[in-house]
Amino acid sequence: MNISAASKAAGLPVKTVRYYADIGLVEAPSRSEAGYRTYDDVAVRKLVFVRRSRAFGFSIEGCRELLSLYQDQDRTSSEVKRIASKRLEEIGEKQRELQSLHDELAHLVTSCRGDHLPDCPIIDYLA
Amino acid sequence: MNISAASKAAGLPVKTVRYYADIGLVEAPSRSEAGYRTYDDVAVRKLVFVRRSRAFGFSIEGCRELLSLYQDQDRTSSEVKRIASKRLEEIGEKQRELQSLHDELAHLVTSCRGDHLPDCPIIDYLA
DNA sequence: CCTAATCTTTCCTGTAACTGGAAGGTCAAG
DNA sequence: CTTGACCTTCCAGTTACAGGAAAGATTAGG
Repeated sequence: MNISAASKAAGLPVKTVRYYADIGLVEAPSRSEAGYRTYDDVAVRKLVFVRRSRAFGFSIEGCRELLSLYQDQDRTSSEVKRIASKRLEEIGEKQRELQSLHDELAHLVTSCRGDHLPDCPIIDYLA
Repeated sequence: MNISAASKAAGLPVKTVRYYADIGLVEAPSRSEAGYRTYDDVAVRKLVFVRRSRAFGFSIEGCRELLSLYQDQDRTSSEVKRIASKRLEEIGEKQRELQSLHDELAHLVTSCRGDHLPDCPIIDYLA
Protein backbone atom coordinates (compact mmCIF):
# COMPACT_ATOMS: atom_id res chain seq x y z
CA MET A 1 0.00 0.00 0.00
CA ASN A 2 1.36 3.41 -0.91
CA ILE A 3 0.73 6.37 1.31
CA SER A 4 -2.45 7.61 -0.31
CA ALA A 5 -4.11 4.21 -0.02
CA ALA A 6 -3.04 3.97 3.61
CA SER A 7 -4.26 7.50 4.18
CA LYS A 8 -7.69 6.63 2.83
CA ALA A 9 -7.82 3.39 4.79
CA ALA A 10 -6.89 5.19 7.99
CA GLY A 11 -9.10 8.20 7.39
CA LEU A 12 -6.23 10.63 7.79
CA PRO A 13 -4.69 13.16 5.38
CA VAL A 14 -1.51 12.07 3.64
CA LYS A 15 0.37 14.93 5.26
CA THR A 16 -0.71 13.76 8.68
CA VAL A 17 0.33 10.19 8.04
CA ARG A 18 3.80 11.37 7.12
CA TYR A 19 3.87 13.71 10.09
CA TYR A 20 3.04 10.97 12.58
CA ALA A 21 6.02 8.97 11.41
CA ASP A 22 8.26 12.04 11.34
CA ILE A 23 7.65 12.72 15.01
CA GLY A 24 7.98 9.06 15.87
CA LEU A 25 4.38 8.63 16.99
CA VAL A 26 4.11 5.63 14.71
CA GLU A 27 6.89 3.50 13.32
CA ALA A 28 8.60 4.74 10.16
CA PRO A 29 7.24 2.65 7.29
CA SER A 30 9.47 0.61 5.04
CA ARG A 31 10.32 2.00 1.61
CA SER A 32 10.04 0.70 -1.93
CA GLU A 33 13.09 0.74 -4.18
CA ALA A 34 12.10 4.18 -5.42
CA GLY A 35 11.80 5.44 -1.88
CA TYR A 36 8.00 5.27 -1.64
CA ARG A 37 6.59 4.55 1.82
CA THR A 38 4.80 1.23 1.97
CA TYR A 39 2.14 0.40 4.55
CA ASP A 40 0.55 -2.80 5.72
CA ASP A 41 -2.66 -3.45 7.65
CA VAL A 42 -0.92 -3.36 11.00
CA ALA A 43 0.42 0.11 10.30
CA VAL A 44 -2.99 1.27 9.13
CA ARG A 45 -4.62 -0.05 12.27
CA LYS A 46 -2.26 1.97 14.39
CA LEU A 47 -3.07 5.07 12.38
CA VAL A 48 -6.77 4.46 12.94
CA PHE A 49 -6.07 4.04 16.64
CA VAL A 50 -4.35 7.41 16.69
CA ARG A 51 -7.15 9.06 14.72
CA ARG A 52 -9.75 7.83 17.19
CA SER A 53 -7.62 8.87 20.15
CA ARG A 54 -7.13 12.32 18.67
CA ALA A 55 -10.88 12.56 18.15
CA PHE A 56 -11.23 12.26 21.92
CA GLY A 57 -8.91 15.21 22.21
CA PHE A 58 -5.89 13.31 23.45
CA SER A 59 -2.68 15.19 22.73
CA ILE A 60 -0.01 13.60 20.61
CA GLU A 61 1.81 12.68 23.80
CA GLY A 62 -1.38 11.17 25.16
CA CYS A 63 -1.74 9.19 21.97
CA ARG A 64 1.82 8.03 22.34
CA GLU A 65 1.02 6.62 25.77
CA LEU A 66 -2.19 5.00 24.63
CA LEU A 67 -0.52 3.53 21.59
CA SER A 68 2.24 2.01 23.65
CA LEU A 69 -0.35 0.47 25.95
CA TYR A 70 -2.25 -0.76 22.90
CA GLN A 71 0.86 -2.56 21.74
CA ASP A 72 1.78 -3.81 25.17
CA GLN A 73 0.43 -7.27 25.89
CA ASP A 74 1.31 -6.84 29.55
CA ARG A 75 -0.62 -3.62 30.05
CA THR A 76 -3.15 -3.35 32.81
CA SER A 77 -6.53 -1.79 32.22
CA SER A 78 -5.89 0.43 35.23
CA GLU A 79 -3.13 2.24 33.32
CA VAL A 80 -5.47 2.88 30.43
CA LYS A 81 -8.25 3.95 32.73
CA ARG A 82 -5.98 6.39 34.50
CA ILE A 83 -5.06 8.13 31.24
CA ALA A 84 -8.64 8.23 30.03
CA SER A 85 -9.83 9.54 33.39
CA LYS A 86 -7.29 12.32 33.24
CA ARG A 87 -8.57 13.33 29.83
CA LEU A 88 -12.13 13.14 31.13
CA GLU A 89 -11.17 15.48 33.93
CA GLU A 90 -9.67 17.92 31.45
CA ILE A 91 -12.86 17.84 29.43
CA GLY A 92 -14.91 18.54 32.54
CA GLU A 93 -12.67 21.46 33.40
CA LYS A 94 -13.05 22.91 29.92
CA GLN A 95 -16.80 22.44 30.10
CA ARG A 96 -17.05 24.37 33.34
CA GLU A 97 -14.95 27.15 31.86
CA LEU A 98 -17.12 27.35 28.76
CA GLN A 99 -20.27 27.23 30.84
CA SER A 100 -19.36 30.31 32.83
CA LEU A 101 -18.18 32.10 29.70
CA HIS A 102 -21.42 31.22 28.01
CA ASP A 103 -23.57 32.37 30.89
CA GLU A 104 -21.78 35.64 31.24
CA LEU A 105 -21.70 36.45 27.55
CA ALA A 106 -25.30 35.34 27.02
CA HIS A 107 -26.34 37.71 29.77
CA LEU A 108 -24.57 40.59 28.07
CA VAL A 109 -25.94 39.74 24.65
CA THR A 110 -29.47 39.55 26.02
CA SER A 111 -29.16 42.91 27.70
CA CYS A 112 -27.93 44.58 24.51
CA ARG A 113 -30.73 46.09 22.50
CA GLY A 114 -28.89 45.66 19.22
CA ASP A 115 -30.23 48.81 17.65
CA HIS A 116 -28.73 51.71 15.75
CA LEU A 117 -27.57 53.54 18.87
CA PRO A 118 -23.99 53.38 20.18
CA ASP A 119 -24.93 52.55 23.79
CA CYS A 120 -23.98 48.98 24.47
CA PRO A 121 -23.69 47.04 27.73
CA ILE A 122 -21.24 44.63 26.07
CA ILE A 123 -18.79 47.41 25.28
CA ASP A 124 -19.39 48.90 28.69
CA TYR A 125 -18.53 45.64 30.35
CA LEU A 126 -15.34 45.21 28.37
CA ALA A 127 -14.18 48.78 28.84
CA MET B 1 4.44 55.09 32.41
CA ASN B 2 7.04 52.61 31.23
CA ILE B 3 6.02 49.26 29.91
CA SER B 4 6.16 47.32 33.16
CA ALA B 5 3.92 49.82 34.93
CA ALA B 6 1.47 49.69 32.04
CA SER B 7 1.67 45.92 32.05
CA LYS B 8 0.73 45.80 35.73
CA ALA B 9 -2.01 48.35 35.28
CA ALA B 10 -3.47 46.41 32.38
CA GLY B 11 -3.02 42.99 33.94
CA LEU B 12 -1.06 41.68 30.98
CA PRO B 13 2.49 40.35 30.67
CA VAL B 14 5.05 42.79 29.32
CA LYS B 15 5.67 40.48 26.38
CA THR B 16 2.02 40.54 25.51
CA VAL B 17 1.81 44.32 25.69
CA ARG B 18 4.65 44.60 23.23
CA TYR B 19 3.14 41.91 21.05
CA TYR B 20 -0.21 43.66 20.77
CA ALA B 21 1.47 46.75 19.42
CA ASP B 22 3.73 44.70 17.12
CA ILE B 23 0.75 43.16 15.37
CA GLY B 24 -1.06 46.47 15.27
CA LEU B 25 -3.87 45.42 17.58
CA VAL B 26 -3.24 48.52 19.66
CA GLU B 27 -1.54 51.69 18.58
CA ALA B 28 2.26 51.76 18.82
CA PRO B 29 3.13 53.76 21.94
CA SER B 30 5.28 56.85 21.82
CA ARG B 31 8.90 56.54 22.83
CA SER B 32 11.12 58.30 25.33
CA GLU B 33 14.42 59.79 24.20
CA ALA B 34 16.13 56.52 25.05
CA GLY B 35 13.61 54.57 23.03
CA TYR B 36 11.50 53.34 25.96
CA ARG B 37 7.81 52.86 25.24
CA THR B 38 5.64 55.26 27.20
CA TYR B 39 2.00 54.58 28.00
CA ASP B 40 -0.81 56.76 29.19
CA ASP B 41 -4.15 55.89 30.76
CA VAL B 42 -5.93 55.75 27.43
CA ALA B 43 -3.49 53.17 26.14
CA VAL B 44 -3.83 51.14 29.32
CA ARG B 45 -7.60 51.21 29.06
CA LYS B 46 -7.41 49.74 25.57
CA LEU B 47 -5.12 47.00 26.83
CA VAL B 48 -7.60 46.18 29.58
CA PHE B 49 -10.33 46.09 26.97
CA VAL B 50 -8.35 43.58 24.96
CA ARG B 51 -7.59 41.48 28.04
CA ARG B 52 -11.29 41.25 28.91
CA SER B 53 -12.20 40.46 25.32
CA ARG B 54 -9.59 37.74 25.18
CA ALA B 55 -10.96 36.32 28.42
CA PHE B 56 -14.22 35.74 26.58
CA GLY B 57 -12.27 33.77 24.05
CA PHE B 58 -12.42 36.33 21.27
CA SER B 59 -9.59 35.82 18.79
CA ILE B 60 -7.15 38.62 18.15
CA GLU B 61 -9.11 39.47 15.02
CA GLY B 62 -12.31 39.51 17.05
CA CYS B 63 -10.63 41.83 19.53
CA ARG B 64 -9.57 44.03 16.67
CA GLU B 65 -13.17 44.41 15.58
CA LEU B 66 -14.44 45.02 19.08
CA LEU B 67 -11.71 47.52 19.78
CA SER B 68 -12.50 49.47 16.66
CA LEU B 69 -16.15 49.58 17.67
CA TYR B 70 -15.12 50.64 21.17
CA GLN B 71 -13.27 53.57 19.66
CA ASP B 72 -15.96 54.41 17.17
CA GLN B 73 -18.41 56.99 18.44
CA ASP B 74 -20.73 56.19 15.55
CA ARG B 75 -20.93 52.46 16.23
CA THR B 76 -24.29 50.83 16.61
CA SER B 77 -24.97 48.35 19.38
CA SER B 78 -26.26 45.95 16.73
CA GLU B 79 -22.75 45.60 15.31
CA VAL B 80 -21.40 44.76 18.73
CA LYS B 81 -24.22 42.38 19.42
CA ARG B 82 -23.62 40.58 16.15
CA ILE B 83 -19.98 39.92 16.99
CA ALA B 84 -20.77 38.82 20.52
CA SER B 85 -23.56 36.57 19.29
CA LYS B 86 -21.20 34.93 16.86
CA ARG B 87 -18.79 34.19 19.68
CA LEU B 88 -21.67 32.89 21.77
CA GLU B 89 -22.58 30.55 18.98
CA GLU B 90 -19.00 29.29 18.79
CA ILE B 91 -19.03 28.64 22.50
CA GLY B 92 -22.27 26.72 22.20
CA GLU B 93 -20.82 24.67 19.39
CA LYS B 94 -17.76 23.83 21.44
CA GLN B 95 -19.95 22.93 24.39
CA ARG B 96 -21.97 20.48 22.34
CA GLU B 97 -18.75 18.94 21.04
CA LEU B 98 -17.33 18.57 24.51
CA GLN B 99 -20.58 17.19 25.83
CA SER B 100 -20.63 14.32 23.39
CA LEU B 101 -16.95 13.67 23.92
CA HIS B 102 -17.53 13.66 27.65
CA ASP B 103 -20.49 11.31 27.46
CA GLU B 104 -18.74 8.87 25.22
CA LEU B 105 -15.50 8.83 27.16
CA ALA B 106 -17.26 8.69 30.51
CA HIS B 107 -19.15 5.66 29.30
CA LEU B 108 -15.92 3.93 28.34
CA VAL B 109 -14.17 4.84 31.57
CA THR B 110 -17.09 3.56 33.60
CA SER B 111 -17.11 0.27 31.76
CA CYS B 112 -13.39 -0.28 32.32
CA ARG B 113 -12.66 -2.30 35.42
CA GLY B 114 -9.29 -0.66 35.94
CA ASP B 115 -7.63 -3.75 37.30
CA HIS B 116 -4.35 -5.55 36.65
CA LEU B 117 -5.62 -7.39 33.58
CA PRO B 118 -4.96 -6.21 30.01
CA ASP B 119 -8.58 -6.43 28.84
CA CYS B 120 -9.88 -2.93 28.38
CA PRO B 121 -12.97 -1.62 26.62
CA ILE B 122 -11.28 1.72 26.10
CA ILE B 123 -8.48 0.19 24.08
CA ASP B 124 -10.97 -2.01 22.29
CA TYR B 125 -12.99 1.01 21.28
CA LEU B 126 -9.96 2.87 19.97
CA ALA B 127 -8.53 -0.11 18.09
C1' DC C 1 31.01 59.43 41.22
C1' DC C 2 31.08 54.57 40.63
C1' DT C 3 28.91 50.33 40.62
C1' DA C 4 25.42 46.88 40.84
C1' DA C 5 20.79 45.87 40.12
C1' DT C 6 16.89 46.55 37.55
C1' DC C 7 14.57 47.97 33.24
C1' DT C 8 14.32 48.28 28.69
C1' DT C 9 15.34 47.37 23.81
C1' DT C 10 15.57 44.16 19.56
C1' DC C 11 15.93 39.76 17.62
C1' DC C 12 15.60 34.81 17.34
C1' DT C 13 13.66 30.51 18.71
C1' DG C 14 10.02 27.39 20.27
C1' DT C 15 5.28 25.93 21.23
C1' DA C 16 0.94 22.12 18.94
C1' DA C 17 -0.38 19.80 15.35
C1' DC C 18 -0.57 20.11 11.47
C1' DT C 19 -1.45 22.42 6.27
C1' DG C 20 0.04 24.38 1.91
C1' DG C 21 3.17 24.74 -1.62
C1' DA C 22 7.45 24.45 -4.42
C1' DA C 23 10.81 21.68 -6.90
C1' DG C 24 11.70 17.47 -8.60
C1' DG C 25 11.68 12.10 -9.11
C1' DT C 26 8.43 7.78 -10.43
C1' DC C 27 4.98 5.13 -12.55
C1' DA C 28 1.10 3.48 -15.46
C1' DA C 29 -1.68 4.42 -19.50
C1' DG C 30 -2.37 5.72 -24.20
C1' DC D 1 7.02 9.49 -25.63
C1' DT D 2 4.25 12.23 -23.22
C1' DT D 3 0.79 13.26 -19.93
C1' DG D 4 -1.08 13.07 -15.49
C1' DA D 5 -1.27 11.19 -11.12
C1' DC D 6 1.54 9.79 -7.75
C1' DC D 7 5.48 10.23 -4.64
C1' DT D 8 9.63 12.53 -2.33
C1' DT D 9 11.98 16.31 0.66
C1' DC D 10 12.14 20.76 2.46
C1' DC D 11 10.49 25.27 3.84
C1' DA D 12 7.00 28.47 5.34
C1' DG D 13 2.75 29.67 7.72
C1' DT D 14 -0.84 29.08 11.24
C1' DT D 15 -2.34 31.15 16.79
C1' DA D 16 -1.00 33.88 20.46
C1' DC D 17 2.22 34.38 22.66
C1' DA D 18 6.75 32.81 26.09
C1' DG D 19 11.72 32.28 26.83
C1' DG D 20 16.10 33.91 26.44
C1' DA D 21 20.34 36.29 24.69
C1' DA D 22 22.91 40.51 24.03
C1' DA D 23 23.25 45.15 24.78
C1' DG D 24 21.88 49.95 26.12
C1' DA D 25 19.38 53.03 30.00
C1' DT D 26 18.17 54.21 34.51
C1' DT D 27 18.18 54.27 39.37
C1' DA D 28 19.63 53.36 44.20
C1' DG D 29 23.17 52.75 47.37
C1' DG D 30 27.64 53.47 49.21
